[in-house]
Amino acid sequence: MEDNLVIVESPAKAKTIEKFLGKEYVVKSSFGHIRDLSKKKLGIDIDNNYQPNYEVSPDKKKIVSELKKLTKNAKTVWIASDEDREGEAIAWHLFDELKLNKDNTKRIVFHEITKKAILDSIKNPRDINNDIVNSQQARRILDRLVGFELSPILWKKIKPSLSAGRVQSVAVRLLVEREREIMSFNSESFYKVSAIFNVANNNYELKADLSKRFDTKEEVLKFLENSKTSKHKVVEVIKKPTKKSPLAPFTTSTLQQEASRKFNFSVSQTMMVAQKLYESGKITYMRTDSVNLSDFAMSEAKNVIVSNFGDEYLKVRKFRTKSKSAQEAHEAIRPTSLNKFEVSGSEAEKKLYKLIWKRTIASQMAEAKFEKTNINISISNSDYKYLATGEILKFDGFLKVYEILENGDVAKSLLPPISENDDLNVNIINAIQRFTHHPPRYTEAALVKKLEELGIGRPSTYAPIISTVQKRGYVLKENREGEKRNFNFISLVNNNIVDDIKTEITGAEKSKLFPTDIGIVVNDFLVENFEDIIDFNFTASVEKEFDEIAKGKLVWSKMIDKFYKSFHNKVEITLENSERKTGERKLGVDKASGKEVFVRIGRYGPMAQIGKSDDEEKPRYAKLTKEQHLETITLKEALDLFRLPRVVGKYEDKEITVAIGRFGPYVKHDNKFFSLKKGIDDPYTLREDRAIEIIEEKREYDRKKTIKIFDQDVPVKILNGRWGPYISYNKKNYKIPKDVVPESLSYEACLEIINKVVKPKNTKAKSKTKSKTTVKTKSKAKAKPKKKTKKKE
DNA sequence: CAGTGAGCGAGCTTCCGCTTGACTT
Repeated sequence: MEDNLVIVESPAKAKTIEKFLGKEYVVKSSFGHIRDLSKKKLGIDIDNNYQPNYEVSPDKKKIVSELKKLTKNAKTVWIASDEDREGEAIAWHLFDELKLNKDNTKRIVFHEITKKAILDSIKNPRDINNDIVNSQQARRILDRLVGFELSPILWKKIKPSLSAGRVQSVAVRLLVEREREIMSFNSESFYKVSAIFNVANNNYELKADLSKRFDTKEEVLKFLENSKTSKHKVVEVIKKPTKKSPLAPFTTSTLQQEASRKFNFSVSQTMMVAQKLYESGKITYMRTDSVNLSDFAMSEAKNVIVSNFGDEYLKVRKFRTKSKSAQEAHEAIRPTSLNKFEVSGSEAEKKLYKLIWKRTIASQMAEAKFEKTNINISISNSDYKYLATGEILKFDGFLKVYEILENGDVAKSLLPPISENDDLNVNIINAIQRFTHHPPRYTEAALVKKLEELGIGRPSTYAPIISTVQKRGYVLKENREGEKRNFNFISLVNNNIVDDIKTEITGAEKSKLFPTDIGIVVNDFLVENFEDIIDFNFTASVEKEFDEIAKGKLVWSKMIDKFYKSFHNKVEITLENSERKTGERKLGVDKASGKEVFVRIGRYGPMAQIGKSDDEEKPRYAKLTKEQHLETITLKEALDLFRLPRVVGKYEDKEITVAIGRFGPYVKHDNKFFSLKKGIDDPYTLREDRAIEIIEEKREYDRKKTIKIFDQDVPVKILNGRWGPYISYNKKNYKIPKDVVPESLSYEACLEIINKVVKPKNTKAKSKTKSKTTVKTKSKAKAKPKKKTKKKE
């Protein structure tokens, strides 16, 4: 019916474009890729020049048939998928799967969603570029080969259901190597000396740092002793102008980093909020590697800046991407209209929008100007110097809207008026013991930044990568409490040296990524056997070849063949020769039994073991706690694990034991479990009287919880729960209607409530599924009218 | 919901990149 059908990737994009184009255009979206290699099988015919076998993805069947219908009636089909490798492939898959005609199919591209850009693109259609399509096929096939050949090796050699891949395995490697660096890091202490002076004949104070850091306390004491008689004088005051420039507009990764730093958002949280803003038309597309702003956005920014802050705040800038892997199919992330200073929506949406608005506006603003002052202070009887620095803001420029928050970028104090040759009197000198710090653990956003620098992963995959490595059990996002540490604080006050010890908290971590034992063992295995794939530069080097393919200078199947021959060879050798890898480590000998103690990964995770499995006597096993690790656990700690379960006494003629289970430490009595109070009870020292107390507390709680029990074959219980009274029957829970007094219910009345719920709701009344598996059986999905808004026409 | 860890073998798991859905309590 309609003359023109335009196909884009995203439905939100389709909606806006439809507004720009006239009535004779219908704009639909493909929802990304419509086909992929077979999900279960390899999907690649190795012996037939690596011919890929594509299938329409199950969740895309509907949209594909809808598009098929529409293309039949359209005079011209415009394929407007993104202008990057994946977009070109999507165009070709559409062309192929929809069985389109070359004569009336046109490929168009645009980098910004503006009326001008789209009309221009319609005027300049082209053909699908097969070289680029082939480069995408090579990328896809290589990733499938690597993933589907490496993962099964792990199932055999380490543990079932594990996975490996070009991207995720490097992400894990980064974390493992950083963790090792941290483990082997030896913290050293040094002393930082600073002094507070009184400016002679004046009331000003001046704080300055000594140019020298001392390694030992002896040096500090000697210096302070010396300082008792020294004279201090200003020898130099240097003033110089400095400036700071705004950062480029947001890309996916910089948005994730900044939202993490400023709001503590996880990367997936950032993406979910951004998606909302995008879908409601408030920001441009949020998965991008481009820092480019459209002409429209730049002129809008100009107007906003000039009319709100004045001409002197404007500085038009074009940013260029630094990362080589960028494909720049979209704009930077920016508000669709910079005239909108804030938006409605959830708190998170408001916050993130404001951040994007500020960053975009700031990028078109003048740099901030400062005057920096350095003051050098000499010491009469020493070659060392004191140095004081200060910074005065002369012109705020972009800082008017965008605060940069960097580590250690504490607001520098204003310096008092001071001139050269001024004499200074020492008020106090402090020497504080400090410690060198290990390199930091990665946050989610920091890992994304690192991956981007390495050219690994794409804006659309940063968040999924983080969740995959956690789902596989390679990585844990955790907080760690810090430890107390003493440090030396030595002062010279009133010509007296005061030597003091203070304490501080160190090593606290918040929302950091830690590799697990499994992650470490898998990584070591891959590094040992597949160094070249796990290499930080592997992606970069294959990307070069993909580029060659895209330029038509290299045949994709040849490239794959060269890679696969040597890779597959290594796969076979590894399957054949390498040992099962369990991260086994011998810790020593158990004095009590004389048997060897070691740790390894077992079927259920990391564990400790006393004695070999081929010994006559069965070995004893114990699970490591969450805080313990194969690489760092000591013999003593491992042996401690075997002190449980422990019999602590008797109560009501039944034994009381204490142990640690899957959900933490517990007391067991008469086959019932009672959790220990976190932070109060210790399973290793818990005594009989306290154990009984815990049992009684739980019983009291249960008494309050239970309203009534009908003791039938299948007991019916009326209980008090978090959401009020309910009926528990056959492991399922049923709500009691509000107008019913629970105490008054009879057995029959309960059954009535139960049956009422079961009947109309059918089988899916109450299944306590924890994981959201997206297995969809189409067969009986017709029940509900699940049409979306189909209100146009 | 909490204890387990030998081996036999069925049948399962897995990659990266594009996109947005839809269950309740």
